[in-house]
Amino acid sequence: MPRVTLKTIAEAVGVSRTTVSNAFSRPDQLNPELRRRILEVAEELDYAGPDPAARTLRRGKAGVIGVLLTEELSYAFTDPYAVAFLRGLAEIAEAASTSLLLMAWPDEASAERVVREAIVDGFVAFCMDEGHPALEALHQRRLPFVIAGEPYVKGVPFVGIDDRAAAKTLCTHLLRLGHRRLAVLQATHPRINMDTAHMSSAIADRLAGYRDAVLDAGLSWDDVAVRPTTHSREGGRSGAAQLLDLYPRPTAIIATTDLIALGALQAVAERGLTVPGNVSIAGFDDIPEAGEAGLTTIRQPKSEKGRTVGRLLLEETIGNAPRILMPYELITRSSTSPPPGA
Amino acid sequence: MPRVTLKTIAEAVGVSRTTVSNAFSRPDQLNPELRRRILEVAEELDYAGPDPAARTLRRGKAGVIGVLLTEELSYAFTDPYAVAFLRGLAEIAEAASTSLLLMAWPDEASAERVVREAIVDGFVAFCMDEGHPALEALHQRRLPFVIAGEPYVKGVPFVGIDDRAAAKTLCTHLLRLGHRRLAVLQATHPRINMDTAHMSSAIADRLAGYRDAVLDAGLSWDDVAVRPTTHSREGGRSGAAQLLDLYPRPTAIIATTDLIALGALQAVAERGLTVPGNVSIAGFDDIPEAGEAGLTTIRQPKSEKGRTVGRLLLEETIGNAPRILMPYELITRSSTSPPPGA
DNA sequence: TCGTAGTTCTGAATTGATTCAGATCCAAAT
DNA sequence: ATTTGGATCTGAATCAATTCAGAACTACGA
Repeated sequence: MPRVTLKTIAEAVGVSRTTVSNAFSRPDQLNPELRRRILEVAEELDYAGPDPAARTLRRGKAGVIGVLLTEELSYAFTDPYAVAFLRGLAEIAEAASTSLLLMAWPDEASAERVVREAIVDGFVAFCMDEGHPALEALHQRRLPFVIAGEPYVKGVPFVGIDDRAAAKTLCTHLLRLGHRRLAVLQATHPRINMDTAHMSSAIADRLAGYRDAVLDAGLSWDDVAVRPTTHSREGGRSGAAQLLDLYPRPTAIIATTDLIALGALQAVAERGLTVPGNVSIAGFDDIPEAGEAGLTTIRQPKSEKGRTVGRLLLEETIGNAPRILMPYELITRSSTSPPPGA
Repeated sequence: MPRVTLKTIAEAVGVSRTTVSNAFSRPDQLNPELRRRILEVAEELDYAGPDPAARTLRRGKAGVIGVLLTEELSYAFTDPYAVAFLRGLAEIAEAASTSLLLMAWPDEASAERVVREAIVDGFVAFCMDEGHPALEALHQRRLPFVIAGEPYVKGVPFVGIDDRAAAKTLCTHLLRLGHRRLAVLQATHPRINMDTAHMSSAIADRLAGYRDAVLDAGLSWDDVAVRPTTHSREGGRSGAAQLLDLYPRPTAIIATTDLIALGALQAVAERGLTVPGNVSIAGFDDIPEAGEAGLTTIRQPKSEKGRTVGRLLLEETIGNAPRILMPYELITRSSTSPPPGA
């Protein structure tokens, strides 16, 4: 049996399609009594209501913002940084009665298709890898879109922080405390079926910031041990374990993200060493767990970032493609102190 | 200037609309050389690709699952229980190249509209309040949908646990330890513009389970102090503070959720008392923080719940409307012990 | 009684694609 | 020389609504 549509009902009641449409979408345009009858018949016929796809086609507005995330969708609910960002975005979207479409693809090859088929009014790309095929597809859609965090693409509205300057601030803090033997734990994006680990642009910026500080202090960057590691607590743990085995042992370990720093804290504890007594540890992002762990870190306004992106997208004033840099802040907690013997 | 569509391109190239459509959606249906030319012209004309709304209208499939959440959308990224559930759902959706539409409405009145306008193939309602207008609208859409957690509505596929039996297990554990003076912290859903606090059906079930255990032990439910509190850490803290002031002081406090129990732990610490020395505390859900806090609780398979819901929705085998009850497990940690002096 | 205004309803055009049954054309097989 | 088959392309119908100009009717004051 064919689907029940406006037409079916119009015929059953003996009115025009227009009138039935009005009964649902513009109640003030018809006699209340007639409207009642139409709704009644619709109910009897098990009508599911005006088809949203057809409506959107005609109206040209979806009331939805598409959200693209790195690799796995479940990441949206795993990484505390992503969670905070999305919370901020959700607040703004909700107030505008706009839903969030969290987009998912099983592999890079499908990303394009998913982007092409999304029924949305705009997109936000959150911490996508530079050069991801989805970004190219995004351009093709010619809808408003904002890149959050990374990568910075010329001409595309961007919301983030000055990672490089922030990283320099953090590293300078350690140098001022007197540390001279530094080590860095650097997050990598492990790509499937690729044996080279990929560094994201934000991470690259942070690394550059650490370097800036080291050079400014008149030290050599070559003396700083940089260890790549997967972006996870466990990655930080094993990476830090190796750094702690160096001789002479570094007096401070700076991670490119809090998640990794938390793993490093664990590694230190497992060695029977203490933080900051034997070694100072610093992270980046200030996720909630960082506070509990007493981690010195750079705080960036995660939820506020999400809110800013939401406003940008909803106000449609992004024609001028601004690059918005949010404020950051050095948060010093108990995981850093002057080096032992200083 | 009018929008660029398939027609515009068809005319520019001098072929039919069908052929242009095929160039995008069925590359094998036309000469590669012609396809190349069409794509080239499309690029020149700044064509944004086949309109997804039009495509969906014609095809009848959206590739999206709609997710309805209680009250605030940001809740999805706040409550660890919700986060875990959504992670599981996301895993399954992703594998099927299906996106998740997190639906948001500024107030209850808009909920209906948002549900009616969502372009999706199915819905999942996560821990919605019983009788929420969105649920009614959901029925009207006549799309597959699954209710997760609560409320249980006859005839609608359901995935959850047997809250009542689980609660009984938990309470029985405390009674076996020897506790006789119990108190309960009960979560409420505060409704806007309503002075009566609303109890969700899952919470009601848990409460009933506690009562079952108490009665089975030959005790009187009237002797158990039940304190309603908002569903938050802070609510648990202030609620517990009051229970601790009772004389004689309860030897065990059972909360209806972990979040509240965590607040209770804090209240005990603020009083200068110890857990479980002076008072035992138990929660419900086993959110990650519960493990860290050493909280005795009921573990329910949060992510697995999400996965089950996802499979149900994607396999479309939900015609028979099953009620799926997942396994739960009593997790005893350091927050419970025999009462003082036992 | 006529003009005007307001309410209620309709018809046809429009939104942007996909689908499917055929029309063409060319080469290979009979 | 005719048939067959495949590849390539087209026209018209279809998907399910919304929109807008205008028709029909009623009511009201002049």
